[in-house]
Amino acid sequence: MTNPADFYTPYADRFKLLGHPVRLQILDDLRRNPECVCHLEAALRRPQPYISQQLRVLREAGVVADRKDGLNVYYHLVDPQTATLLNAALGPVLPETRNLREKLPDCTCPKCAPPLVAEITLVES
Amino acid sequence: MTNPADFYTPYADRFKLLGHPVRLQILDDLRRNPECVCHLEAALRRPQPYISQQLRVLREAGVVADRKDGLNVYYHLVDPQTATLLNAALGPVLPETRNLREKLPDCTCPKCAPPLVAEITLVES
DNA sequence: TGTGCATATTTGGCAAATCGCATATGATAC
DNA sequence: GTATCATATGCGATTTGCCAAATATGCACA
Repeated sequence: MTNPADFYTPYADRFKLLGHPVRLQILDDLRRNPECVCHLEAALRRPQPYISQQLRVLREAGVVADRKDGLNVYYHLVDPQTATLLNAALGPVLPETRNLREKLPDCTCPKCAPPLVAEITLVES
Repeated sequence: MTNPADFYTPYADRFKLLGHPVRLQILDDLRRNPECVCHLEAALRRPQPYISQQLRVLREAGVVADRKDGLNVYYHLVDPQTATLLNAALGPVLPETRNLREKLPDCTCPKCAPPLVAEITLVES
């Protein structure tokens, strides 16, 4: 006999996924813009393996997906139901923050780092 | 120095609260109608101490409140933000199920039990 | 004052989540 | 090939959550 609460388990699982401050912040970032791991690492100030672990949890739950671009891996939000919950909890994304990629000094990805310019220092020979 | 994710902790805590099938079902019941513990016990088919424990978690989080009425204790939803999340996840309450108290055969509270009528059986003496 | 009823709390064992750290993978540049 | 860079995975220790069972509280009524 199936348990009456089984109906609620998938919903509870999604809530549980959001019930973690780091994952929640990652999702709040990703709903504005796809981001690479190094960007999240810099924004959250957590070690890279830890970010990667949480991204795996989100990926295996089908909430985010990744796309390689050169050396970097960009994650983006794919689950509309999760976006709905984020809107309900955190409010809708402010239009002026959507697709706005802030430059993080600790992020080295090509979309963050300013293009390199030659820097020549003259010294006495 | 405060952690950047601290901003998200209160939101994550609320999600965590909903991230449990039994608590979620309790809240889904309570958003329709205040219910006594015995009613939830019968609806969820779980032992009474277990229901009471989950109610305590919800109560201490400020999501539900209780009101005594005679021998029974009725719980009701008090947090509008939680109601918003329930709507976003489970959909709005169908109007025809609001304030509809189903009679549960295992619930003995006065609002559930049909009023007693005399039942007289004649037997041969 | 005792007895019964509805609900609450405590305790404890076990499973799962969390998170730090070491290391592996896989692609690119040299 | 080797080195390097971004990211992923594995492992272990600690913490937290879950749930069952026993017991406690508190109130109403006789």
